[in-house]
Amino acid sequence: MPSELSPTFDPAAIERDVYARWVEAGIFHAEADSSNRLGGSRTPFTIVIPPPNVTAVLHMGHGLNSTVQDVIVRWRRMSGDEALWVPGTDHAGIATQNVIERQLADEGRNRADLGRAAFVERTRSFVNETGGVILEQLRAIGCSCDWTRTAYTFSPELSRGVREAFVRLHEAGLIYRGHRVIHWCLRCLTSLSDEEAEHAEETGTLYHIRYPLADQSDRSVVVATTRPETMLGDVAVAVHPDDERYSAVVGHDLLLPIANVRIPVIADEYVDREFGTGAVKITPAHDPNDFELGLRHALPMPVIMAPDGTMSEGDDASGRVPPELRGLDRLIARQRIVDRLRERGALARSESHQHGVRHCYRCDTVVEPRLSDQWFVRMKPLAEPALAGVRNGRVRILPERWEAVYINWLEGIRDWNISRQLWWGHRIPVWYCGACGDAPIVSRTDIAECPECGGPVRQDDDVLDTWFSSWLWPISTLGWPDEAATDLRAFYPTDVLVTAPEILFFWVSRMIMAGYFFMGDAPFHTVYLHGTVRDMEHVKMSKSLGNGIDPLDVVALYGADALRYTVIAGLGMGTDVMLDPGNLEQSFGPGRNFATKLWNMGRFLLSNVGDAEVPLLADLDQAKLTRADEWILNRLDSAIHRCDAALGPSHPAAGTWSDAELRVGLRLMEFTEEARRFTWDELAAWYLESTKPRLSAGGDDAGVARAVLVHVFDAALRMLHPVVPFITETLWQRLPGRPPGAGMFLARAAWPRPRATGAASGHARASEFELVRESVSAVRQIKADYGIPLGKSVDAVLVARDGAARTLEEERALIGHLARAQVRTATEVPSGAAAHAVLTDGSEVIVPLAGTIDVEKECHKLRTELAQLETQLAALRQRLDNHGFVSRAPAHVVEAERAKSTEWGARRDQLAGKVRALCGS
RNA sequence: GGGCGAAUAGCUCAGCUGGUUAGAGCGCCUGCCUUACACGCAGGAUGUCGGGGGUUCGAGUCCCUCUUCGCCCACCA
Repeated sequence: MPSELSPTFDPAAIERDVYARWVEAGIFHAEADSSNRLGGSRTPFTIVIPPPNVTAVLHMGHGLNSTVQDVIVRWRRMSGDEALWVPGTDHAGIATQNVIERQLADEGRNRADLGRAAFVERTRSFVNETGGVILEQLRAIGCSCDWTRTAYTFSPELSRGVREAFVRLHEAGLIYRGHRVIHWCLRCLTSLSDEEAEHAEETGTLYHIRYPLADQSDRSVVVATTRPETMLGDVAVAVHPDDERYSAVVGHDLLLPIANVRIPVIADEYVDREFGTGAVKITPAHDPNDFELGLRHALPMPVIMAPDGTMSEGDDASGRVPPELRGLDRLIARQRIVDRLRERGALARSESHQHGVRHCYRCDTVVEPRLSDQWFVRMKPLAEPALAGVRNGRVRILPERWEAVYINWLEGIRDWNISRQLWWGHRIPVWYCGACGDAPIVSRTDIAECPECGGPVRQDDDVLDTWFSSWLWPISTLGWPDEAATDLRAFYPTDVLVTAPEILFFWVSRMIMAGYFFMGDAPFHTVYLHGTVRDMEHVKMSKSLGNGIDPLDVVALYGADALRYTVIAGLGMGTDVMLDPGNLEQSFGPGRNFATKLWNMGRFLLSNVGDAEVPLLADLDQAKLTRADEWILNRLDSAIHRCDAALGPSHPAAGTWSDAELRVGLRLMEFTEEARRFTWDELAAWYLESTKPRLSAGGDDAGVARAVLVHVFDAALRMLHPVVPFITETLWQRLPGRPPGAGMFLARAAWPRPRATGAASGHARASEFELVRESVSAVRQIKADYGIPLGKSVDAVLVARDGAARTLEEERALIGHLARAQVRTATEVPSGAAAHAVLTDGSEVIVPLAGTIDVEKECHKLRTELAQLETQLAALRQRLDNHGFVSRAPAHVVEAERAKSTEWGARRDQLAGKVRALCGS
């Protein structure tokens, strides 16, 4: 066939079509009825995608994340599981709202100009028109998602789940409204959870400010602060109760400069005597610690800053903010206040100071602690089962070290602020009745009037944190809160969750909590945390830094398979993937080369086998298999074993992970390398090459070679398919016995299995092929040593260890072909100069090189080898002579060492004899 | 400040409960257009396994210590 196949593979020519045929054939669709949880015959295997933001476009991080999931899902699908990969997107509250607000800003407007309803409508239509682009892009890299189940966190179905979750938690007493200091983003004008306010070390200034005693202005207490503007909200100065420096002033009043209010000096153990001056200004409304302290001491909590970060007199702050400071941004006000303090001599000193500052994870603005009313989820009760689940092996986290991080975090978990002062998101299902009072009415359905008094009600203005919908993702996408939903029963709990460690707390741990709380079980048994895509300087790839690589560019230039191969082959467990944005060829060339290699193996096979059907391996007369056949079938079995060991087990056999299972599997890099190594280094380099003379000779043996060739190549394509699905599918469909249109797909073909054990005779014959390989390598090396072109034929003589001729015809033919040599028997050993190589079994390969032999060189080579062997042998024998070793080492180790010693001894004698004969002495 | 981890070939990493002569990919050097493939083939070089100590018959592997990196969390103003 196919001379019509070009020597290089053109991915662009086939990818789109192959993908379309997969979808058309329903390859990616999972049937709930097939799940054995619903009486079907297949084990379900489910992955839910970490939903990308609905406005996202594909970047390398998605490429990595999605490829990992696809490899796993395709592996399980081929292994016979009812494999489901649920795709979808996240409405991404703050992120999406920010996109629209930027649009409005470009138009010279803001969200207030539009009003809430119009803003939400605009966002919704923007999402409808442009959202979900990334889902299209996932198809371009071959993701085998079940598109019939595409979900969206803000869809009516999932929104129902969100509301149900809120109500149930509220009924359980786990949701409450709290008046406390939270993180406030001045730019997004919303509160943030602790996780959304990211720490960063910064150098600021620590100001030491003198607060005079109210009744004794020549005495004062000096406080230290990094945020002097907050002093307007001070209500006390706190010192440690045992701090003798201040014991005299505790209970006295100070006169707060600028604001000119009297504030007391109080004692509290919270204060660290060592830090600063040992006296802390207390601003309950603008600092979380001060807030706690304010509660303990029943202090007032004046708010001196507006939501946008300008100075203003809020609750309880009347008269505190001087008119000339009102309306100023806090940082400008800070400078003014410092200036004024300095003028009055109230600034004792200022010094540079390293401290942690929190930033909004969405816009990087420095967040302000701010006193406000928010909704919170009580996390301790939710965290307990989530903690137990990981501790008892119901859930494992890979790589293992993240488990300690997870546990550490959950043990110290704090309540979750879930209300956001945004417009884009799930509105909090709480209403207030103006007539009955403040009691919130929590409802599953929208209400128009008060159920008590029939009066008008007003819905809470806030929306829920985006993660309040994401944490339901594994259950909501499968139909929850309808607990009888078919998908939920068929596919929950899911299996593996694949994501980056950055969202372990945001998302993963909360999903585990939600799974236990709402469904009574963990949402998955394995969390696979992969690394980050970085450039060659180890800087995280990002669009804004300009060091990104567009996966679609890579697909266009190198093909989707090359992209997938590159990220998987470069991905150690938990390690980062380094790619070079400045040199795509270096990064993706190897992947493309591998695809080309496969392509050419396919070309060879197809042109030598043709379209004619070949017998199945099992139908062959096993006695007709050659040593090469046995060898490659053996190597295939070994490769399958290794691939399976790298990938599995797919789930814990007993429901929870046993110690033996806990840390194994999902070694995608090792799996890929093993499949590649087998295909390239064994199948292509040795077996395929060895079949050439047999195929051209024709006859029965050519038929055997064809059958084995097809069998092994088929198996290799199966193993490689999860990583490089497009090219393997294309080649597989062209193999003999797969008529076009028969609806056969590699994507649904069975995962290869090793032959039944017991082929012991085959094993012996296979190991004889290893000697062929050694002989070939020996001849090639001699040729390279003497500068003889590989293509130039030489004579070669094989001599067994006992001096007898090795006369096996198959062996001689193979070596002759693979090493380009005329292989002769020992009786024909020429008397002239020759190059020698001693093989591991003590047998020899001799290449007569009359006239060109360099005896010096040859002797040097042999002597070096001999010396090396003797050193090693001596060390080995010393170990064996050692008492402790023989008595304490495990028997099999001792046995192996003894066998080795015998083998090396024989080889040493062989070599030594060679040296004597050739070099004298 | 609390918790966790890493240091093995030029680069990225394997090396499981201590036991063959420490491996792979990429890169590098030499030679080859050998009728599937130069996106290829053949051959080759490269590591006192971060330093020091200890346990052991035996340590890259276990323990201690030092050095250097990294990650997560955190309310010393």
